[in-house]
Amino acid sequence: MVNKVKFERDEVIRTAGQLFWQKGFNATSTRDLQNAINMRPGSIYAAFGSKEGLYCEAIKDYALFMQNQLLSALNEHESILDGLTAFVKKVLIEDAECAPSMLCMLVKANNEFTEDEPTLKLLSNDLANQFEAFLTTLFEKAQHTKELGTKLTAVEYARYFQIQFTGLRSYLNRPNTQALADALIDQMFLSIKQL
Amino acid sequence: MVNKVKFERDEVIRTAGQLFWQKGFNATSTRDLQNAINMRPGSIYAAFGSKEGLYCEAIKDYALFMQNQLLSALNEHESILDGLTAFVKKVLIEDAECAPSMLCMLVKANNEFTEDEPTLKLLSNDLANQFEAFLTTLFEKAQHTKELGTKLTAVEYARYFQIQFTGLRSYLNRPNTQALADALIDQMFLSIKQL
DNA sequence: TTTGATTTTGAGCGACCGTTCAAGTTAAAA
DNA sequence: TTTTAACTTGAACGGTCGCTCAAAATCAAA
Repeated sequence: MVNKVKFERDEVIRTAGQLFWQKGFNATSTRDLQNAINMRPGSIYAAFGSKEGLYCEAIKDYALFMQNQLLSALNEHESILDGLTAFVKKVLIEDAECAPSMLCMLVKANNEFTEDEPTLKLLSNDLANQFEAFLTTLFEKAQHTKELGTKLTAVEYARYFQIQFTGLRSYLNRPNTQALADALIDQMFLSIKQL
Repeated sequence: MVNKVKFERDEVIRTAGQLFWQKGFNATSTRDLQNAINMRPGSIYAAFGSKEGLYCEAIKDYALFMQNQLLSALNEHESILDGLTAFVKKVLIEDAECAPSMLCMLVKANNEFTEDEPTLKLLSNDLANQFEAFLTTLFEKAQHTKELGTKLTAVEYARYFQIQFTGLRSYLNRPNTQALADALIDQMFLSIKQL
């Protein structure tokens, strides 16, 4: 090798991801990206192939980041439900102050893409399904440790959690709702426990 | 007046609305609209001023249509909660077969628009708040008739309903989830009643 | 110090965007 | 039948889009 790349790949992906997360895929222009990540078209296309390629890396990075957030919240709590609660509060209260959107980037992706963008539609769906599968194993564990009843199957709990979480984030995306976050999260877990 | 317009305004707004609902505002081009509503640019701009103007009419029409759907479901049931259940099933099961998206058009709008489109952001938010206000009066009535307890205030019930409804629609937007709709709706109202 | 593969730069391509407007068409009024 | 204001048409404008590529810059190896 006679010349090394001058940019930090992970950092570029994260910065681009923030922009994509905020504005959506279609509303983010390649000029926006050029400014945000301080790279010229040639370099971007050499490194990522296309705007779509960069977006794919960014959304995969987002999913990985979320999973790590959840894992570290679980590590800090004995109880799985406590860990999940801490995770939700971290994402919706602490991180929310500087996050580009209250909405989950995967959900935003699923909302934006139609059959016109089959690759991105498939990818965002895959990542959401992976997250659901991970949640399912969590609720299985919670049922084994008797934290949670067996009225619902683990996958049903996982579905219910996602519905609540997504609905809540969508509501908190409205202006002047941030003050309600804490109480609504408690209400969410109350309703999960007493299902 | 020496010459009348040749298009049916309401029908044009509804058709355009279906396209906007499906693809979002930014991803719907004026050429898409021209084809869908069979009008040439000059006529569209004479009638609606701009793409944004047509979108405003379309989203207001959507909100009105939803309110009418809810009102007619309420008329067909003694109980308010039964009426709400029928409304949700109508929207998520019956209408879903030919609707352009599982998601609420207002929610999609709120998700898409940033500070770059302040007019549309404000409008979609206004319409969502109006719907919340209407829901609140419904839950007040339900509390007066003892259908519902007073553990939560009416506006808290309205918020919870919207969170559930939005979260559910987002989940049902994923592929191969339609079969789950009926059970998840029952679960939703169960959790509202036992809050 | 020279070489040369690799990376970066940025002008610019063709396509499509939202929108305009002069010209053509229409039909009620004169 | 002629007039004329309202409506429709569609070519085309300036701007932005995603993306390309020839030229310049870079730096490890020779």
